[in-house]
Amino acid sequence: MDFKKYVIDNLVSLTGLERETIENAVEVPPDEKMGDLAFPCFPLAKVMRKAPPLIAKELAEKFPAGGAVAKVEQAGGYLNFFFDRALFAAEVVDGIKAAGADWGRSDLGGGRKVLVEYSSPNIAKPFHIGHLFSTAVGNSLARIYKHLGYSVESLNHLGDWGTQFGKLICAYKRWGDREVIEKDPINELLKIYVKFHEEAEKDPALDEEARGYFKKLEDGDEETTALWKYFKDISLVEFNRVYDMLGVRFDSYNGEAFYSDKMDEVVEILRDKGLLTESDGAQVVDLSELNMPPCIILKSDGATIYATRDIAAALYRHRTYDFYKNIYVVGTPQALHFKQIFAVMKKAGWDWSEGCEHVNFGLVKLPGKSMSTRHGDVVFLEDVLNESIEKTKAIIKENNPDMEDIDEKSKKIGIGAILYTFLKNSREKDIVFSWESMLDFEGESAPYCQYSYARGRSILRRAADIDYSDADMSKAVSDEEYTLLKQLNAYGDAVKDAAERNEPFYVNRYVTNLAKSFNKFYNTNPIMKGDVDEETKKARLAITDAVCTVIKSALYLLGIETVESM
RNA sequence: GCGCCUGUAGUUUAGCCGGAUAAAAUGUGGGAUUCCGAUUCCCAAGACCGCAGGUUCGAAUCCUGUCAGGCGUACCA
Repeated sequence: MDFKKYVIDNLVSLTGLERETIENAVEVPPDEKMGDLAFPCFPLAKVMRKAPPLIAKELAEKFPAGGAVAKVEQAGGYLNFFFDRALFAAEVVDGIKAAGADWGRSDLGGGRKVLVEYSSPNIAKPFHIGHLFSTAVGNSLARIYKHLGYSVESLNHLGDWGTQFGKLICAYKRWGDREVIEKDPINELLKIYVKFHEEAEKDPALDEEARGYFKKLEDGDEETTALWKYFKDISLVEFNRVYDMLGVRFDSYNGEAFYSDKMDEVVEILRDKGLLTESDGAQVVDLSELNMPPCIILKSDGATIYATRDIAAALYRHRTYDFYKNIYVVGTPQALHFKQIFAVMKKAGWDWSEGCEHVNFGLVKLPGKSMSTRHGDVVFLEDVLNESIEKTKAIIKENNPDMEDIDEKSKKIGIGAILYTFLKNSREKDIVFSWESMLDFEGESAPYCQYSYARGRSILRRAADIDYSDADMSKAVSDEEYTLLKQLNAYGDAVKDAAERNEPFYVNRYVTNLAKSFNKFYNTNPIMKGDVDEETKKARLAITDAVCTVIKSALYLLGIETVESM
């Protein structure tokens, strides 16, 4: 039985209002004591020409007694509904038991294709803490869309093309030493890259030389191509090590280079449609009517630019996947760039470009400065993850010296803690990096949720020989139990909200609140201890089981793993 | 200069398609556990929601102005 639907159905027949009006008006009261659902009667005042409290009072009297709704109350201009707790509890617990990890899943997506482009690090540069924002958000969104029945492709749009490679090749030719690089690839490449920028400031001719190398690369010169390939290979080894730690997988690693031979067509199409104009020697699409700077398609030297590549990529993706949504999880600083290329695609008459969406996020800053690869001001992601794992290990050893599989557990908990901090607030907020806050496991954190799960599992292990599959849920109607059950029921809504706004933090907040309610529940409602009667014990075990299922599922959507004990 | 975003308890944030006492965490001060594992739970203090106007029965939420900060503003990505 759908409790909300039951309330709405009755309100529709009682008031004679449009179903949609009622659906939009019905809300969850700010305080549980006020009820489970509320109907504000204010909008009815004008139509019915009566004071809201009076309307509420009349409706309360007319509302059918019994069934899913145990009690209806008038409170000021509000009509408050209280569900039948036992009925509700049985409904939720049975639902979760039947659905398992699929609880909260829906067919909203109907198999439609959603592309999520995320992570997208630059080859030959360190995978730093800033990249985790895109990686964590993108990975989570991919899982959330899957949960909602979409067919998802995870795309890693590697930064493996562009003038920067001219710079790197130039730097390598001058100061590179293959043997040194083999030992610590990314660090050494970063060193010569930083040196390049330092030297280029003194000698601008270096920039010219770098552009020359990139031109050679674009023209397919053998030696430079071999170098480029070498940089890419050693970089991917490093990146994959981090992705393995994070449990992140991609369906495609087609980066910018992949689209390098697909840009001519884009240029031709835009030219044919009469969209290209010359400006200061460059070929651009004028966007002044949209109050935007022009979008450069070909630089004055005839070379392509990232806008060209992104448009080529979008066209390729449309042809390859016929996507419903094409999501770019890329930082806010590139907001204008995406607005521009989306505008160009629209002008080109590509209706499908409506499905393109830039999901932006804030900056990860170092205290007092921005992170800058050029200046070498970076914090390596791998270092942060390892530090977090070490800290977790120390905590476990202190609390529980005999714990098994400490290494594996520390990894899941330590990495979960880092992921959590990137997924706990709305995306657009900047994150100021500090070891202290990054390694803070107190309060709202992944370890808090993981601990709740582990405790729940521990209790279930103790109850291994009890069959609670036929639990009488009318034994589980305390406030704590009821609160918990309502939250379990709301899982699907949290996932939908997260997808609707492309904000994983809705799931994060959901699972944290669920864990909190569970902690309170088992602190106030004994399960396996004391003289709890058998029927109550079964009902509480059934709830505990359901909670564990949902915590695990929700954490999975965030890319965070669970442990059976910690 | 112009565009976009942000400004809510000491700190980090939620709430922002208007509604019932502005919600959490952390920090601070107190308390619970003869322990289903204390990485737990409970209580308290703490906010003129940047500022000023306006719309409305009602504004943290919408509009206007203003101040502060961030990002962007054509041949890097």
